[in-house]
Amino acid sequence: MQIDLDLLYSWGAVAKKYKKNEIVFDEDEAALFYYQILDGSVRMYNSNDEGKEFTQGIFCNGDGFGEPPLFIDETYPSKAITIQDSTIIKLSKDKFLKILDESPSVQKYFLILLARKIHSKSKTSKEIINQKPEFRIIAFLNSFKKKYGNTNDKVLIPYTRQEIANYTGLRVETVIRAFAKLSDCNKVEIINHKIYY
Amino acid sequence: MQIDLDLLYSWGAVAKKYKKNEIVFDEDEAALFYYQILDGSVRMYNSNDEGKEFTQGIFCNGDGFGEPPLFIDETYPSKAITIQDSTIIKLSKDKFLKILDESPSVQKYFLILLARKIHSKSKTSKEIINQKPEFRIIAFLNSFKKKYGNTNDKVLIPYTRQEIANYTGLRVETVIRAFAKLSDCNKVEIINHKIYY
DNA sequence: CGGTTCCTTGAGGATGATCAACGAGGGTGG
DNA sequence: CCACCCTCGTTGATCATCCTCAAGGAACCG
Repeated sequence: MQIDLDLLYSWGAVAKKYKKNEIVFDEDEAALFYYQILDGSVRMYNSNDEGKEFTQGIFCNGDGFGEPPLFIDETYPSKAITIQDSTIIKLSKDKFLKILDESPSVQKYFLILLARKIHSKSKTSKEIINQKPEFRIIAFLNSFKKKYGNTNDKVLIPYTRQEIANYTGLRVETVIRAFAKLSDCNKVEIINHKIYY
Repeated sequence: MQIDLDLLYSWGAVAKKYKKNEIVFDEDEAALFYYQILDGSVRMYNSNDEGKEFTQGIFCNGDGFGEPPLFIDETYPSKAITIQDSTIIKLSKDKFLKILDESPSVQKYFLILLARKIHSKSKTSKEIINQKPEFRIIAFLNSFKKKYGNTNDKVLIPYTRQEIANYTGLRVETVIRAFAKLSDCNKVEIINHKIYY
């Protein structure tokens, strides 16, 4: 689900290439563009002075990201960087808002999109506050599975332990020890250091 | 900001009275109605088996709540109860969605509303993960102040320490000790057990 | 083969949670 | 008016857990 590419281009959107680890926008920056990924992936996250990070979201092919501030004249609450070489379509804020005004179906689409994001953020906060590390990790794994085809088979989790730590607000070592426990009680399978869930 | 009352009534919305501590909807329940508070207040929260709670949001006069699941056919991620005697307007899901379809301005209003909620949830997650108890509490105080008239004067915080604990995912004792520290370094003022910020 | 990056383990420390107890204030009914 | 019982705030001691730090091993890639 995304805004139709032809529609974007017809409004003057341009595709820009980014190298891996390039900053797309920074925390507290004013929101000036709508971004949609043509190819590659982007991580939105916060970090504090001690270098601890929290990943707000990971976005891939076809996903738009960083839209909420466009609607409310707020700055970005987090920073966005590419985690691979990527191609991202940019459209200026006013044109983006114009598309919305002119197309009820696009507007409705964004309503649904935002509703979905709130729902998942609500679930995340709930898990984070309440639970032990293992629960947080399981919650992360579930959200991953939900997003990328919910098969009943075990799937390979394509994240490093550090990345999972950043996503869950834990430390690498804690994540590792939690996976050891989860593996003991057969909640996940670990084969050759690779995680299957 | 809210949906116009006459509009709601003209579509067949009804006002229902709730006693304090009555459940409006429960976690994992299907979302069937749009709710808007005429008078009173409502808390949305999660609790786990150990009785630990996390407050997703507090809503007052004029606020609507529990909308996101209406757009995406999901169940409620949290439970909602009244924290005072309240009067709440209910409108069935399909009529609510119809209003949206027929009124672009209402639809746009909700887009902005959802964007604002995402923004505040992003900020909340960020604070929660990263920071020490004092930071979480300050973040809570800030969000309170932002919502209710951002004066430069110190204002009385109308929450009990337990409520603040539930909101921040901490324990009462931790909240109390954190306030002691905050008071020491003049971040808040505590007069006769009442908190001013 | 050498250099990254990632994974793993252990020991020790910091901190928030837990438990237990008590105080202060407000409301209620006898 | 007083005794009682709420709820809320407070404190200290102890515990459990995650973080930190340090070190080394495994996998991968040019």
